[in-house]
Order: sequence, then structure tokens, then C-alpha cells
Amino acid sequence: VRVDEHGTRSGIIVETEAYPPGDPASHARPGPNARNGQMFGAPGTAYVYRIHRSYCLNIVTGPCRSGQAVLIRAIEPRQGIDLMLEARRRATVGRGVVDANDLANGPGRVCQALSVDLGFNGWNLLGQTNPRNGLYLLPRRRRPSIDVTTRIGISRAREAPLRFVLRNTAWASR
DNA sequence: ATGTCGATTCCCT
DNA sequence: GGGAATCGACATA
Repeated sequence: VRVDEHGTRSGIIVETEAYPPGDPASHARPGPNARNGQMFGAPGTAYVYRIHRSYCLNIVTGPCRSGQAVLIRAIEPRQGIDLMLEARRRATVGRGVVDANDLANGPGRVCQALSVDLGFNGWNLLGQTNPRNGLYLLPRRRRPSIDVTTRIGISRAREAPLRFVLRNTAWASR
């Protein structure tokens, strides 16, 4: 859930990738440093990094100092779809039109749609919700069926089955 | 100070 | 399916 002065945007996480301790593909691989420091924080902390023009949002899964996180690769938009479309258009100005079906199907697009940038690096996603400016998680009601595949866009440990996609969702990345 | 690379996206063929 | 965009972190000098 994302709340700011414009309103509330929310969605259901439908696609993730895990970057567990010891994973050669993980940013935590070299140990704590200025870039990946938040990965070694408490579970529920946001780890946000920049890749080319995009940002990617991860959730630390803890425990503290273990250096592991889950990348949010796609969400199914629920609330504030108009705001997401606006934010996506703002983020891609001068580079074509934003397809309403490509709202948040990709880790960079998730951050565009929810206006997540480096300012949320280290944010406590389990903390008190600030009604003016917030980003937080809510629990699922039921455990869904999930398909497991290999991860996308990495060069190391490509064969590891660590990508998780909600079964039959139409909102995952391609 | 300089060079390289990337957990991506978008446009073009 | 290929290449450019674009910038911060990190490694090297």
C-alpha cells in the first residue's frame, strides 16, 4: 500500500524473486557496504536500489545481519489505478505511451507506479502507517497457489528456482 | 580521477 | 531478439 498527498495506491504482490544468504546473484554477496547495507537490517525493511533508469524494491526477510531480501517484480493493481497510470506516464515522459496493461508488471514499473525511489531505502514496511506519506505491507488472507521458476535478468546462479509467480495471474512480467 | 557493470525498460527490426 | 539510455557503486589507479 502506498499513501501520499494524492491518495492511496495499492496492489497484490503477484511475482517475486528471492535472494537468500550465500546467493551468488545477490547484492549482499560481498558483505555489507554503502549500497546494500539495508539488506542486512531488520526483516520488513525496504531495500531500494537503482538499475539504469529504474528503481527496484526489495523486502528484507531477515533475520538481522543475514543479508537476504525478496525483489518485488510485479503487483496486481487494486486501488488508485488512475494515480499509478499518472505516475507511470510521469516517469516515462517523452518515451511513448504507457499501456494500461503494463502498469506494474516488472520491478522498475512497480516502483514507477507506486512512486518508490531511493528515499524509501531503509523504510520500515511493517511500521506505523503515516497517513501523509507511507509505504507498507498488509498480510494475505489465504495462502495462494504459486508457480516456481528460475530468476530473470541475472548472470550468476541462473538455474536456481527462486522466482515465485501467483498461479494464473495476468499481472506478472513477461 | 577514470572505467566498468547492472536483480531494467523502451524502441526498433 | 538486440541495443541504447543513464547513473551510482565499486574497483582500480
